[in-house]
Amino acid sequence: MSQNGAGVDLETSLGYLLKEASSALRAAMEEVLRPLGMSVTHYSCLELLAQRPGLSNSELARGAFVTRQSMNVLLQALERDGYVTRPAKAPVGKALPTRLTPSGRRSLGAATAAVRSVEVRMLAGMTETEQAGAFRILRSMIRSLNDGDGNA
Amino acid sequence: MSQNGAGVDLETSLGYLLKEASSALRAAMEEVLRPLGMSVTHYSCLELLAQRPGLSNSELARGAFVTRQSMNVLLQALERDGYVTRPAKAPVGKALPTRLTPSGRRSLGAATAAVRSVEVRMLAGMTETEQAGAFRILRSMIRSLNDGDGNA
DNA sequence: GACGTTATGTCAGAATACTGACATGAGTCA
DNA sequence: TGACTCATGTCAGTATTCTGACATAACGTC
Repeated sequence: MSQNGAGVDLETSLGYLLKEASSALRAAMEEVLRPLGMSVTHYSCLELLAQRPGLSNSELARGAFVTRQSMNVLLQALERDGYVTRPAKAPVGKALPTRLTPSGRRSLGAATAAVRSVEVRMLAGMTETEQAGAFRILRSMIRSLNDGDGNA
Repeated sequence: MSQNGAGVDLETSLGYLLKEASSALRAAMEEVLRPLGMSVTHYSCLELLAQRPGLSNSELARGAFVTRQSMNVLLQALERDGYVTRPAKAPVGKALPTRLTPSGRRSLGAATAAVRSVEVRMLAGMTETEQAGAFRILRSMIRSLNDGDGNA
């Protein structure tokens, strides 16, 4: 394997490895969330609302790394099923602050436990120091990537 | 921010950070690949074929982290447009070994340069030691996640 | 006040990826 | 040989996400 050095070399590419890790994490999360009838984006939305009540659709979209159009589709379903509430009229601007209902909070409970177990499993065998290093390194990557985004 | 310790705590969650980094990388890749009329999966497929000629549809799917059904749709388009070739009959089993055409190789050239620049940008400000650490940590995460996949 | 910029919510359509299902070929084992 | 398991390619339908576009509200500058 890896008999030429012409390309990006998938065996040693940190980008490829990052994608692989993210893919494995997503698969593991989907596996534990499926029995609860919940997708990863679905869970992310609820978790965001639990930690930061009153987030708008656009803010939730940014937090869950999807477009605001996609998040809007999800929010409409969650609202219809009684997991979240949004005021009919914006208190300021156009942003509609969203909040969990008791039903939404209850639904989130089991999901949070399941997801936490996945995260614990992911960090198994890593020391505190290594986890801190991982945190710093990922932050560095994110910052470097976002720096040269659309501007100079 | 982070006013309760009940949830996963997005501010300190390595899982969330991993998703954020992967999302940033994907966005950056899409940005540079779009002018070339190529998606990330599209590029991944071509790059895989360049480094490991003769990969089957299912193998390409695993390498690009999509289902074999999704990869098949892509492969049919790539074959129709003359970027890859597949034998009409499988030399052994059902697997059809896929290969890049000169046109496919040419198309990949510019994309590889663009993607490499993104990866270089991502690693900017990281020492060799840090990159090696990142590699080891990501590998550890992947292994831990895949260990308890479907079995015990 | 008038204007331009930015951010937001929303609608519509297209692209992409997924799940489910089926038939086929190879390998294993009795 | 026959039955079983597994991996593969493929078809069909569904679900999810995206891009493009529009109207509206807040902010800044003139």
